[in-house]
Amino acid sequence: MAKPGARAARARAGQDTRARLVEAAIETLKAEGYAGTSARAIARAAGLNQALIFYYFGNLTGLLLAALDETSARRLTRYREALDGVRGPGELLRVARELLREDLQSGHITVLAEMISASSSVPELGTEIVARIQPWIQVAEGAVDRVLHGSPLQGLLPARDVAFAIVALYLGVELLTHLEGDHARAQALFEAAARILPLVEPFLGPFIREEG
Amino acid sequence: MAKPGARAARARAGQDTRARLVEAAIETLKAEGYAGTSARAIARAAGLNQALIFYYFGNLTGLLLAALDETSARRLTRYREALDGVRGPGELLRVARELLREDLQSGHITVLAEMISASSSVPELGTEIVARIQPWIQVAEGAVDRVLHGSPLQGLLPARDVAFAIVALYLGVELLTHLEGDHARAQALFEAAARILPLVEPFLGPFIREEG
DNA sequence: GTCTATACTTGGATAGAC
DNA sequence: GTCTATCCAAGTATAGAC
Repeated sequence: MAKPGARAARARAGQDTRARLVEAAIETLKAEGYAGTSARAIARAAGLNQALIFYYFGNLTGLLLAALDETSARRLTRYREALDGVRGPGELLRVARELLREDLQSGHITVLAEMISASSSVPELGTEIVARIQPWIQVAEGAVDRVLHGSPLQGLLPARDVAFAIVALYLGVELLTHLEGDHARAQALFEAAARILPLVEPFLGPFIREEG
Repeated sequence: MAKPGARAARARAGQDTRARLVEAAIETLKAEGYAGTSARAIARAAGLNQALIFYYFGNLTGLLLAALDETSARRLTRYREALDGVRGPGELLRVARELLREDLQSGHITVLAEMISASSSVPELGTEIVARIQPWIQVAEGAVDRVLHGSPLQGLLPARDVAFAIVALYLGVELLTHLEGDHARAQALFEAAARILPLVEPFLGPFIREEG
């Protein structure tokens, strides 16, 4: 036990390096897409040596999955917190709009979309990505469940299917928005939804008119 | 003009080779995704030499865009034909369901989705892909327009925004379906939509009850 | 734990024979 | 018009010094 704390210091440095690599991987995925996210590109963004990726994560795929886990966990926390306080369909719409706006701006869905489409080419990625999508469908399902609860639509619209559709829609909107570079189109969708909400409200649950 | 037709024969052979490369590129994109679609992989699928890709298309991107054009043109024809005969929302739903089923099975949207997500990494691809998406949004817009025409929703729901959402949804469903390998989930969406259609019909246009 | 150096592989693209 | 052979760049991954 001479030099107490030296081992701990090294461990701390290791954790820090690890985190910097994950962060750099996230940023590179956002900026360059999957094909542009090479070990070299990530190391450059992190200001670290390329070999460290293999030291910490075994291979590039390991780091990429860790990056997806990290950004996914952050966003899931934010989603759960924001959706928890929702008290009706109108508010749900406003919250969902704000969340998507954040995602498009921060690039979170970009990371997800890039990994999903990459899994077409990298077989080993498939099951890993599938597992990482499930929590997202569940979060959406929970929100849908709350708004549909007690409404005449409840029996007609399985929350699980609607949740699947919502996640799919978010993914597609991200792909197209990123491509066209026009964030306004996504926002226009929410404006349209807000305009028809009054017509749909009679079919919705006990939350009706909660917001005057 | 000795050996009449020899030049024409060569030209025919050239056209044939060109077409075989395009077809092989489409198949490889479907089966292997963008990252797996190398010049060598395409040539192998076509049973042709790798150098021919550069002879006919200049570079790999050229061939990939030609492949997207080809499969897109085929599907657009099919979409226009199928949507042309649609006489109401119920029928639209059935036709849209059948079209999506075909797309998922044939892999057409796969090609589109792969090219879209690849354009994140390949800057030169961006504007080319944007241009190739527009006809799809227009086809969707036309169909939406026809169903909304004369209905109270017409002023509330801009057809252009709804069309954008539909294309985004199709893209997202393709990504998730391809990932999870479960075609039934997409079909369940249409079943849910069909169940709530009676509730929505009063808000729709002059097509109401055409299939009573 | 981090670096340099390098082995090995794959892939885009071209030259030149046929 | 099609092929073989090859060049070159970029990427993953590892060995070994520090």
